[in-house]
Amino acid sequence: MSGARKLVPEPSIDKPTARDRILNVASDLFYHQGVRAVGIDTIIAAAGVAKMSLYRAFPSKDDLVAAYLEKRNLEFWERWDRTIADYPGDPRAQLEGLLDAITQRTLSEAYRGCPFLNTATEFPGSTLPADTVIRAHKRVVNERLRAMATAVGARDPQMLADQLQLVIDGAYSAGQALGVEGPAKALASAGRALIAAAVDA
Amino acid sequence: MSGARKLVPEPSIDKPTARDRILNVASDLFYHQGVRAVGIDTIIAAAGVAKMSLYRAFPSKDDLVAAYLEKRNLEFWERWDRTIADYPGDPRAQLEGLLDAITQRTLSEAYRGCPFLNTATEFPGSTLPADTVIRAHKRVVNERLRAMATAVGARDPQMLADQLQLVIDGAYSAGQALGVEGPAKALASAGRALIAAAVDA
DNA sequence: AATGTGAGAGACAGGTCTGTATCATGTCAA
DNA sequence: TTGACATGATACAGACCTGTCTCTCACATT
Repeated sequence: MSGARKLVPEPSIDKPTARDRILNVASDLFYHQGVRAVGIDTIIAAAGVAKMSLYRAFPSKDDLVAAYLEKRNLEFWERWDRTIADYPGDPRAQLEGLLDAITQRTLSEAYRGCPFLNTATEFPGSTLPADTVIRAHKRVVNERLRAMATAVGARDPQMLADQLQLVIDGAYSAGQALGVEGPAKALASAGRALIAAAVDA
Repeated sequence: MSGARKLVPEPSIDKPTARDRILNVASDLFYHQGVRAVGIDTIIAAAGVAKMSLYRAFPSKDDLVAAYLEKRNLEFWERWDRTIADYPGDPRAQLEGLLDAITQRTLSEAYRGCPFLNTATEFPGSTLPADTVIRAHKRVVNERLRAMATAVGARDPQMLADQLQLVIDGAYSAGQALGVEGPAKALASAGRALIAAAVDA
């Protein structure tokens, strides 16, 4: 089995490998300053890493961007699952809990918007590896929302899912561009009103 | 009065000046490909203009970007006013007409999102001249929405304005990133549900 | 001790970007 | 005709970007 470690370097307990440091630093910088604004040199300097270490781990910057988004995707679903785990067996409370958690996040200091929407904005109409990650992420969000909309008894679960995704994406954008002053704080009330309208008679 | 033409070159009926061609081309390219993705050389080539003509009209690219957003801002309010003029004296129909018009726009082929949010995303946390235009635009949208929310008799006009701005910005983002398949098509129904919840007993 | 490997340091190539400087041209008016 | 003015064409400077190449070192396993 020792050979397997060479083929697939799994997350080890040892001190973080160069690849991990690069990805962590890139995730921070890409998210807070934008992908186009952050160059390779900035990343390797912040990670304390040689340039060749980056290009050995990631064939190109595009691949590093895709890895960044995959990492963000994982973290997103960890937060999601942690939130709904707080309300077992109560789909409506789960939905509202998600809305509250997202609201809080979008109003926090360092919030810089949805990394997927942001990257899509930075590379419009592209066919980069990142694009696949972005579309897959948004599709799964829609599916999960639709499943929850069904669980709460919405008359038209697909429509409620679309509506909720709309206010959530709106909160992402508004939180980023306008901060606490902006309309992002209305996410929780808007979501609740949409759920109520879709469920109650 | 002939001296005034030299000081302030007003929009003339003559053949478009170099400045106009530059701004029109820049508006198209910046919007569809992104500000960072479009260089000065691309703009002057597409406008059929000398580089010095650009820098004579705009001190720097940052100023050109600000002018681009100011142009988009003007066009935005022209569309807005044209839409609400279709329903004189009926604020609720005006609001719903706006939602429908925006929906249609976000689902059109060439739609590439909100130019203000997009530019804010491309230059996070900046203090560029463009930033002033962006924040002013979103603030005025919120004010106009609040006035209309008051007119339709919302119990909490500020909250309804925030909620509507949220779904609108969400439709902008979703229309851009996901296209017709995405949730942007739910804008009209979401907006109507929010208005109804805010107005009706 | 020997060997293999992950990784740091730094130079370099080729391209693109913004912004400047210089010179030529075309047009309109006095 | 002469002069003013807007504009075109082009070269250039200096910075930055991605990606490659080479040399070196530290360490771990055998």
